[in-house]
Parts: sequence; C-alpha cells; structure tokens
Amino acid sequence: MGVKERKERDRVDMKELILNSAHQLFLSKGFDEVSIRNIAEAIEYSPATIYLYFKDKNEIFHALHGEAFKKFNEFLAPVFAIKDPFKRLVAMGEKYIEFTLAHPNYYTIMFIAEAPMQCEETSEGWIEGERALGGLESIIAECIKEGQFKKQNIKVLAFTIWSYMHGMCSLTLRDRMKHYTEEEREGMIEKSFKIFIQLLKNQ
Amino acid sequence: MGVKERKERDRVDMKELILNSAHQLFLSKGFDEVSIRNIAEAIEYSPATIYLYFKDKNEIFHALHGEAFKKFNEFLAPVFAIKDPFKRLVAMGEKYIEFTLAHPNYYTIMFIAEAPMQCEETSEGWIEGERALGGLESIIAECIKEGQFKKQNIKVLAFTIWSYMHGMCSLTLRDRMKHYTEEEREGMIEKSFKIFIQLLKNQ
DNA sequence: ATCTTAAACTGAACACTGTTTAGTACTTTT
DNA sequence: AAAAGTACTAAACAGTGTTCAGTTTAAGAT
Repeated sequence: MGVKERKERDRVDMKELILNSAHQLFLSKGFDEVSIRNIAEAIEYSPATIYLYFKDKNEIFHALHGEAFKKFNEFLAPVFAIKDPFKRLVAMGEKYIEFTLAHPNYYTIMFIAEAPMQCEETSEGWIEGERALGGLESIIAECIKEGQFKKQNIKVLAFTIWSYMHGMCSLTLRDRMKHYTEEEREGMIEKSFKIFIQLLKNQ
Repeated sequence: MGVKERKERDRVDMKELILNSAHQLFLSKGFDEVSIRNIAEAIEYSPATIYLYFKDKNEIFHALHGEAFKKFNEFLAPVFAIKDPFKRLVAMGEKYIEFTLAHPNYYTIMFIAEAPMQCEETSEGWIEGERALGGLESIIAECIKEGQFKKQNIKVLAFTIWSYMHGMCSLTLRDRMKHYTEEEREGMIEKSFKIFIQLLKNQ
C-alpha cells in the first residue's frame, strides 16, 4: 500500500507550495518584506503550518538562495558557448551586470543579504554558487593557457574580478551612487567595465 | 532671559544623548539589532520620547551614517601626507581594507545597509562620503599628471577602483567566501589587492 | 462499523518591532 | 494663583517570528 509514498509526495508538494508562494512574494516585495504570515495567507494555511515544513524563516530563504543561484547559472549558461576565452570572460561580465539589473531581488539574496544561511556546505545555493565561480576560474585558466593572461594564481584573479563586478553591482543596488550627477551615473557601469577590461588586457 | 537658549541647549544635549546611546548599541549589536526600545532603555526614557527628537528610526541611523563617514575620513587622513600619488593610492587601499575589518558595523551602514536615508544631498553622510571619493579622484588625477596612469576619465577610474575595493570588503563582511577553504581564504584579500595594484601599474 | 493511533493543522499566545495618541506632570509666563 | 506651553510617558495599534496546546482529519486494527 502506497500510503506512505503518497504522504511523502504530499509533503514534498506542500513544501513546494510554500516555496513557490514565498518565491513569488519575494520577487515582488523583496527579501525583508516577506513575512511568514504573508506566505501563509497566500497559500491559505495558518502561519503555524509553515513551521511543520520548514524549521524557520531562514530555511525558506535558504531554499530561495538556491533557486536564485540556479537562475543565475541558467542565465549565464549561453556564454559558455563562446570559443575565445577572453571574449567569454567579457560576455560573462556583461551577463553578470544584466542579471543584477534584471533580477535585483535574486542578486540581493545571493550576495548582499546578511547571510541567512547557516551554511551546510552541501546546500544547493553554495554548490550552484561554486559552479558559477568555477566557470570563471576555468575561463581564466584558458586565458592563461592561450597567453592572454600571464601565469598567475587563478583563484586569486577570479576573486579579484568577481570583487570588482560585485562591488559595482552592489553599490548600484544599494543606492550608493546618488552623489554622482544623472549624467555621470548614466553609463558609469558600462564605461567602468570597459576600463576594467582594458586593465585585464594589459596583463 | 536665556530660557529659550537653555531649552535649545537641552534639546541639543538630548539629541546627543540619544545619538550616543544609539551609536554605542549600534557598535556592539550591529545595524538591524538596535531597537528604539533598546535606545530608550539605555538612556532611561520612554520610547515615545525619542520621537520628540527624531522623526523616526531612519533619522537616527542617518545621523550615525554621517558619523561613520567622519570616522572613515579621519582614519584615511594620514594617507594624504604621502607624497608619491601612486604610493598614496596603494596606502589608501590598504587603509580602506583595514577600516572595513576594524569597523564592520561602520562599513555596513556606510555602504551595505539598505539605504535608510531619503538622502537630502546636504546630509553630513554624503558630504563626507564625497570628500573621501574626491580624495581618491585627486590621487588619480595626480597619477595621470605624473604619467603613472595614461590619460583617461578620472571619475570612471575612481569608481572602478572603489567598486573593486567595496566588492572585496562587502563579500567578506557578508560572509560570501565560505566556499573557499581556510587556506585559500587566508590572505586572499592581500593577494588580490597585490594583483589589482599590478593591473593598475600596467596602465 | 467502531475504536485507536498517528499525522495534519490551527487559534491563541509570547515576546518582540516601529510608531502614534491621549493624557499627565512640570515649567514658564501672565 | 491661573493660564499656557513644554516635556514626558503609558498604553495602544499593527505588525513581526515562533511555539504549543488542542482540534480535526485520516489510517490501521479489531
């Protein structure tokens, strides 16, 4: 008798229902603005029910963290079709920026929000995150192999590039560029990115 | 009769009392963890009293935002005694990192926290912030004048450098480097900073 | 079909949060 | 001494995450 199996399926469905609802609310309202009661109302269950499926709010956002990274990797995937490693690197950077501006809530939960994830290393979010970083590192490795970059520590260079990209994106999302005039701000990211690429080229 | 004057002084004193208390709590507990009731308790007044001196919580943290930037500029000041502009630039970067690690709560409110400041441009925080950025821009201008850097858009290069520094610092403070092993993480910032300086040198 | 057991679910509460308001106590002015 | 004005607060409102006792529902056993 498949009762146990069906119950298990129901459990998974319910978890998904909660997660989908949280996901949707999160996309429209942003990270901190979604409450357990909001989610409960959306799925027409009591708030207490949610705690039967998730330990706490962190665990929910932890799951969303994973989804965000998955989306991120999907978004970046086309880039890896580009043959030339340096061109691939540039394209990856452009996609990174595009993703940030198109999905600020995802970006925030991935890289800016106070880590709400007591981080078991096995968690989906980190695995997907490492995959993205691994992609960057492999591109750099190829750039070095092809003589585009001089020989150096790949992980450190990847971190350096990531830091630059993240700095730019998080300053934008966190609204720390108001001191620039409209004119200056307009296209600042694109101009800066070009400069950064030039810096890398002269390597 | 100096009654009005005394009352005005009392008002300023009270504002300062609230701010000092908030400041202290903020340093030990961090941005989001300080509540109006916490502050009220610390100064032994009712929570409602605080609203007689500050419009809302934002206005308090707005004031702290200003203080953080002041502290930041003080911390950076010694660097400007260095004659050689490129050395000054490097020293500024090192100091930036040092400040971030020494005063994570300040750094968070300055650059990471969701802008809790409806930003009148006259606010102390932004003026001090612009001063810091202006310092960076003037260093770059000198580097260009001395032929250390090729001629280019100063504001964009300053933003590029700032972005890199901020990216590194905010990824660290927001705990997004757990995927690196202890070994890798150890000294990652220093190594990356060296690489970045090299990138700038080859300009 | 009834009884028992276990799982699913919820109402209400707890201890918080920022903020507002009505009312009290004290101080200054008349 | 009465009136006016200021300083302050208790209590409430609407919200938060979370827990728990108690109810409803479903399943298995007799």
